[in-house]
Amino acid sequence: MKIMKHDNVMNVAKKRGFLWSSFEIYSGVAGFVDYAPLGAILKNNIMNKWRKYYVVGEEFYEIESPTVMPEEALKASGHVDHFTDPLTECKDCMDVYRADHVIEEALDKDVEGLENDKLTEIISENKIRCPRCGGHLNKVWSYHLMFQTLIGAKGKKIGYMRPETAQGIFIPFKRLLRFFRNKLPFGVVQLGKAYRNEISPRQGVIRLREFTQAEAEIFVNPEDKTHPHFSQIAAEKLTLLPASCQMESKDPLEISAQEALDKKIVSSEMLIYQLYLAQKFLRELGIPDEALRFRQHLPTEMAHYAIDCWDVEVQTGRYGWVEIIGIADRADYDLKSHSEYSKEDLRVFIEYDEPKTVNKKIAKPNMSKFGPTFKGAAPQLMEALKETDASTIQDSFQEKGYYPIELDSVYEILPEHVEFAEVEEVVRGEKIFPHVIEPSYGIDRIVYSVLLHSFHEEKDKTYFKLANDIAPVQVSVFPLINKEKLASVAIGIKENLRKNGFIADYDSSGTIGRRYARSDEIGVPYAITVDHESLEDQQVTIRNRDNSEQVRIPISKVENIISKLISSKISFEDL
RNA sequence: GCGGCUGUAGUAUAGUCUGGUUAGUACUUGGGCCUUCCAAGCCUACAGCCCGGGUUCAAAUCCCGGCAGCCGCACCA
Repeated sequence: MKIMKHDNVMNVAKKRGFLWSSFEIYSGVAGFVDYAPLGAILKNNIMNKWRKYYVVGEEFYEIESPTVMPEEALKASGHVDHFTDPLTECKDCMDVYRADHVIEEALDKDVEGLENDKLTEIISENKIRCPRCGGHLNKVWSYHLMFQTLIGAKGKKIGYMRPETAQGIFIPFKRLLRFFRNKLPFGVVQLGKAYRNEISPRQGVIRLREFTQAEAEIFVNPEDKTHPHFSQIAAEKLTLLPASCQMESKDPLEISAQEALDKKIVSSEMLIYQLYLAQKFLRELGIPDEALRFRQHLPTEMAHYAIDCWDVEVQTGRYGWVEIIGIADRADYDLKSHSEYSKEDLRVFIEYDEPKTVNKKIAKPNMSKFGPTFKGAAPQLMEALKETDASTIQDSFQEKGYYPIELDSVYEILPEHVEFAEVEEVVRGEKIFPHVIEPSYGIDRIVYSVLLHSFHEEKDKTYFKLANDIAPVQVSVFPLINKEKLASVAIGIKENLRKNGFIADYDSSGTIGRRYARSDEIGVPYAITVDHESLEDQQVTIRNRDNSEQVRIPISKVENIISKLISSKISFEDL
């Protein structure tokens, strides 16, 4: 039954202007969609609700970085080298295979991550042939999942369309850290397009080549992954499917946040809190709890740098359980890597609660000998001595009788040049790479899930039961019949609502029943109808989409009541 | 990327096998009539053979290629 639902949902979505496939008059291109007029509002409403959660609620800040990125940045993140699939083609039957998979199958050997040349070598050395026809396999080449482009008029600088928004947050980390006044934890979000040149995207809006992400990067002290509001959510229930359950094919656990933490199912408070937040968000978007679960990545599928990773999955009928949000503890992988490549120090100074005093042996230059011997090089050599552990210098004296320091040339430090001393040093803290907790939302998949799960079919009407705060059109205004006197009153009400910032639609065509049906179909939560009595008593009816109930309210209060209903300050039953 | 199936107004379809009048129907949509609350009725209008090439006097129809969709395989750090 649910499987048919997809087709009905997509039909209505297409017919009424939510989602269209792109470039349709040129036959279209797989992996791209247009957000049609209502879809664009719906998507924006969902993104703005997301902002309310993460920017307003969690006190994170949003940034916006370019979608085109220079090669160096993606080299550092590992995407240039690893965001590829090594492919090989059979010279006879032209079939294409993942080179590493062919080898693994033939030799039962893990070759993931090896260079293409190495893979080619293994194939020829072991005489691995096409699994289907036994033909010779071609040289291994990389299919790159990133869209490449050239930056600048001369086109010399290689650029790529970003494969995720996250990198745009890691790169200006130093400035962000200063913006947050050097204190952990802090969170930065980015909403925007990301690009992946999928080999063969075929699941509509589920797998796109250009898609929208909403990501938060939460930088935390690795020693402190607590969350200040954890106690408030400790009792909340979550549906968790940990790796262990998957391997033993067990059912998911219904478990409280506190329990999940106590049993070490989820690795930190901060991570669980993010799971909870995702659940609350999706719930408010109208996705029922029973269609929602958290699936932990199996050790084999987890990216090599992640400590713990959970996918939020939605039940879809047609595509089964689909990942719509990934919540990962990326540890310090990204910052460390950008630090290495850029030579910038992307660490944070963490001050100890109490300064520590440590006894340290140092090699102090004996200046009366040191200066005359090394002359101009002396200052640099002193600097080098300061950074070297005294015991390695002593060891070198024991072994060779001197300690070499390499600058422009090699200088030999002799025992007479230094004195060793025990000093007491006060250490106030240390520099560390923060860990990153990352909730990453696939907005397009969420839009699809929302449409799918809000779709209702009743007798002779179908409609999207969209939550008030995301419905693209908030209120419809109708004259009961299309007569000048009623119409002008209705148009007046519509104009007034528009002036107050509401998306209000006026419709006078066909019968009133048809107009209600049209309005329901696109999920408009409320309809205002002007009838003949309205002309006398200045009252109109307001109708609730979900149960067709109607209440009479004064025209003068329409704007106020719609406003309160849409913001959920009152419910329809309160009228 | 491979194999199978498919492609006719906004939607659902007839016609394709067996080439031949103006490509038919229903719903939807626009305009109008009627109408005092849930897709009623009547009149009227708009709108279609996925794209390119070939065969033929003549192609929605046959052939080839492309594109897109569905299913299976593969892919989805």
